[in-house]
Amino acid sequence: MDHSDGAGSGPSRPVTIYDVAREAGVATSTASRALSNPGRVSERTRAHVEEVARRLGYRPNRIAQALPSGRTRMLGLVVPDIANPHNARLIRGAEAQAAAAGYTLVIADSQEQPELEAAHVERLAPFVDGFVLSSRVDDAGLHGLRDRRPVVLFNRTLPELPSVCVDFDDSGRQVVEHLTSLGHRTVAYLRGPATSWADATRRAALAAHCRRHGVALTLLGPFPPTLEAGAAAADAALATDATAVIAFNDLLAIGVLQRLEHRGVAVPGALSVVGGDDIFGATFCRPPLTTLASPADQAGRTLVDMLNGRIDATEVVLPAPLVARDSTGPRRS
Amino acid sequence: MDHSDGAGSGPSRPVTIYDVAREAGVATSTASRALSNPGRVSERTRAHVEEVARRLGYRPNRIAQALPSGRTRMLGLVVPDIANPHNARLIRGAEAQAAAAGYTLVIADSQEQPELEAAHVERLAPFVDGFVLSSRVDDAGLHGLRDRRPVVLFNRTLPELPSVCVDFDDSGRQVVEHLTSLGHRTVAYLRGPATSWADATRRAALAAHCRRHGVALTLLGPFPPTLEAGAAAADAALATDATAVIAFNDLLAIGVLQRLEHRGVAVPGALSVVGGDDIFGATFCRPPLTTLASPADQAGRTLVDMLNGRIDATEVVLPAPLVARDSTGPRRS
DNA sequence: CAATTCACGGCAACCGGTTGCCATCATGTG
DNA sequence: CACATGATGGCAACCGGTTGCCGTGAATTG
Repeated sequence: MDHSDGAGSGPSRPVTIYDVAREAGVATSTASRALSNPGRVSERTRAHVEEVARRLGYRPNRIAQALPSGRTRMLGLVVPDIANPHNARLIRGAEAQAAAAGYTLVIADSQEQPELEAAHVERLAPFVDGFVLSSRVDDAGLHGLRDRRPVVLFNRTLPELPSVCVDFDDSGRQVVEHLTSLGHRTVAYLRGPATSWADATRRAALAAHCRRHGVALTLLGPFPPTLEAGAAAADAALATDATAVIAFNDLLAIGVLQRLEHRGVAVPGALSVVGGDDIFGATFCRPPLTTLASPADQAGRTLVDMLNGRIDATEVVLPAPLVARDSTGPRRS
Repeated sequence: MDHSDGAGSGPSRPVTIYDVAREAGVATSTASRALSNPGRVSERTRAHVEEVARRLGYRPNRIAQALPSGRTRMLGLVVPDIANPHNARLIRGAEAQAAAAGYTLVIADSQEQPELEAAHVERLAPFVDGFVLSSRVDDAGLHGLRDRRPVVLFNRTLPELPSVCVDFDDSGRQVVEHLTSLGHRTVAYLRGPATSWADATRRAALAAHCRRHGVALTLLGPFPPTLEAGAAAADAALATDATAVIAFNDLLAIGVLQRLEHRGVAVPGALSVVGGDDIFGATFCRPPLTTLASPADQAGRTLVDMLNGRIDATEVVLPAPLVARDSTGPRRS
């Protein structure tokens, strides 16, 4: 009577629904229904079974529950880089919404490697009811997955798969207009991973808006979207005649800032720098980074809602406003 | 014959081991053994069953496999703040080692809330074979969990539970000696969460070493270990006569730096600042942060090894070397 | 060549739930 | 009072694997 689990004998095999049924004097089917399908039994029986279950410390075996239905009430979220604070916001948003819907979110990190992402998905698939992917896998791979489990995509579109994307076109417009208003006419784009749909899309949007505004755009990279890669990216940018650079994301942009400082290049005096995502760090790097904010938390919530069918839109586009800080300024004379 | 899964009729029910057995002309038990207990059947049979399984595109239902054994080959990792880059390193290390041992790591974020942590553990427990916890739950809660699933702890010790901890005592010594060598005699410690064992331990170590060196130590807080809390923490520190402050972690320390700059307090000229963890950001904040590095990736690897019984030590202590950068300097005159 | 041993394959039970279908009993209705 | 109806509970099959135990036939040994 003094500890809550089993009689004090041995390692106390967990309480099953059979134990509950026997103790309550009903059939297992009745016990099952009393606990998980309450409308199906009388109130008296339900209360009784419930009381016995509580007294015995019964916990349904979730694996056994999942076997017939195939549903586990778990959702998988795979991000390309868990160390990127941007993804932390995505995770937070997704987790909150999943929890609200009674789902558990399991998170995996693919470290920018499509193979690792595929391996994670493969492993998780049997245990989750669906996936939110910030994916680096190619289209064919995603299609193959789709008929195993429902999938929704972050910052990627693919026919027949629901997605939530940042508004790359409008953010491209904003940044190009921002830079032209500061007098810039030659701009370099520091590419992200070659497998990133977001990179390809942002690149295309920039190209279009640069053309429209008579700005010369140089493409550099691809670079890994990391702080460390910023050094090479900065050097590559300095080798061009660009007076402003736009980086794939803030990680890369901050790495660029560090390298520029190290090489004695004034920002924004000699070179303006724009990042993307507005992560932790963008406010306290030197100088504070002008960047295209990404509403990752909202994206996370929306993605989970889509996966659960609470939103029937298939392509949601979220605004990515330019946040102008001190890393952009008038073109050098 | 043209697509790999089922005959083209309908949504193609997944291939079960029964299908494989029938197609191979053997009993299900034989098929099962051929695939998962190869020593038990003849090489000829094994090869044949395997070939049929491959041809049919058979994938074992992992939930069904887990039901009898209760083992899923998944491990749970719960961290207090997934947005803290320090935890990203823990995750990376743990994931690498888990993958190497054939386990899948599922990650959850408790957002510094013991209740949320408990909820995550509760939900994940049925699906994982063990937990790595960077826990904020109290001792009783952890003990209750232990007899459900194996548990190992990061930066926390508890009798009968294996753990990996940073060497708080030695790191306390290093930082106190560093500060005394710079002439500091009055130091403030900016506490982390009240529920953090690491905070309590670091605090005690600092107190001991300060006493030994004749340094006056003021305790301030507790504060949430976030950038945002740095403002209040900085203000609290400035209200004392401390010439140096040690923050619970880098997030808090960087927040302090931001506030000090905003208030026009020179670092380290007027106040020295020390952080903890050596996260992303510690190198590029202003000034670069002196901090106590934490080998979180190694901790992650070791924790998973312990959980898998590949290490039989029960208390591993990892060094946390002081990394002196520019946020500490001689005491103001 | 007969006896012993062992490799191999199969039957059936089991893991812990859920659920379709049927039996029963109480209630309402003609 | 007889009959239709609906609420309730129970039997048994099923989800998809694994495994203990047994039977069979071939290989080994005396």
